Amino acid sequence: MTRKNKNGDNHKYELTRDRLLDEAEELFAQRGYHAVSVREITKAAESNLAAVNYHFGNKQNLYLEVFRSRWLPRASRIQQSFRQSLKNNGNATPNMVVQSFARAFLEGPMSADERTRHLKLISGELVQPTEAFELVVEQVFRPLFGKLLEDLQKVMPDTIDEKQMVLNVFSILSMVLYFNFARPLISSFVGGREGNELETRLVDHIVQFSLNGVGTGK
Amino acid sequence: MTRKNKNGDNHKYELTRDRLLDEAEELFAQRGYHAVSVREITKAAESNLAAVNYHFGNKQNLYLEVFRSRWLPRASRIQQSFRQSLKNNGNATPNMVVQSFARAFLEGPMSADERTRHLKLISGELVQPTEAFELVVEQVFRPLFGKLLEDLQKVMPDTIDEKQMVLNVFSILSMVLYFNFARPLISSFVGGREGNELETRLVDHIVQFSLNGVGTGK
DNA sequence: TTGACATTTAAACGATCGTTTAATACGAAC
DNA sequence: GTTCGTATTAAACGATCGTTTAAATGTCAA
Repeated sequence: MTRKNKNGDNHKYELTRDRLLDEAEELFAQRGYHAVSVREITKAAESNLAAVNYHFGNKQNLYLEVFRSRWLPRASRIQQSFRQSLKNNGNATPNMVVQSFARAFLEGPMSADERTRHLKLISGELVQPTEAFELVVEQVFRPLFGKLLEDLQKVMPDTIDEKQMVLNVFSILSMVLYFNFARPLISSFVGGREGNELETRLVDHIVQFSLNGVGTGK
Repeated sequence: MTRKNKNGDNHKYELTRDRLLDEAEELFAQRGYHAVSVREITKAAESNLAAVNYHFGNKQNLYLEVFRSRWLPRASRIQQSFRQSLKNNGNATPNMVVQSFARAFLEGPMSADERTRHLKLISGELVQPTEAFELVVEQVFRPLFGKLLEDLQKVMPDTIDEKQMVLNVFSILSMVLYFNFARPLISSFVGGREGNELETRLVDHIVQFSLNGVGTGK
């Protein structure tokens, strides 16, 4: 049930099932579904090879469960962060909506590592979609877009096309995703300064570029 | 050497080596390196299983050769298309540079299928980089950025930061890549109309969003 | 026609894959 | 202490993986 207490590991008392989900998510995010073996996952989780099949049936279902019990809740937290940010700033302007949306993904309620994991998983699904992609589209993307368009329609001049707005939102998402996995490349061009200085600059850029992009910039 | 003429296939007389590169590129682009087996590639190319190892040494080197002899030349054609477009429109403005750059990727000198293949391959490398990524960075990305910044510096007011401009270019690239593999998803939101109507709309959107984004839009 | 070299072929190699099995260990309930 | 359901373990399964081998075939100049 719990990991053998043979060392001072920080998740010593986590259930095997949870350790498998944690390690699987990290490995799948880093290298993709097919490049990671069940043996590697169970070894990282310090559990037996058969544990994956016992707790999840098979490898594919473990991958799906990572999305169900790890990715989806995190997506919910991002959305909550977005809506909270909107509420805090009383009178919503188009700029506020766009800015809150972008910042929720870039500075949301999670660590940098967790955000990287989160975005790498969905990036992999975008490039090589599996069953998990439908899950994400139906449970996250579609509801999110519904609400988002609602918000924007309230504060945007009604001369703006709804379909135009969908494309705007996708453009913002594209930058969030792209800059996440292209960060090493970007820093090799822009010059990687110390700490999170580049990080801050990227966030500012994406927000400003998005605001200009949707035509409501300063 | 040439394919057995047992049917009317359109590349009946292509060399085995070339057929392997063609089919490998298509399969790698569709499903990624690890999800495609050597047996599948050689079967698609109607050649023997050992052909990959005979002509390329091993699977990994076939993958690299796809980038060397297929991807890189195509990237060159895109750049030529970009520079030709700039030349044709005499007096370069910031808008012209941005617009030509975006359109070179979206409506460049290749078929829609070829463009999809091209962008899916590089997307895969961005999400899960291999040795091929260094190849692309050194031989395409770095020279491209050098020239591009040169061009932009000539026509942009020098109040614009160079590093700022790098981020702008990355933003444009992010949309080009993202909209390519997210097109099915987007059309399910925007509504997939007949033929290339969506295509045209996407191109217009990206160009306009980019122009606004860099702060020179109409 | 012959000899030399390039290519293709069928078969097999060892390694690793995801999955299954059957035995064992464990803990709570009685 | 015995029983029962849950969890873990070591070992093995068949399938498929990338790669290698050695023989067969094709090509073409001498």
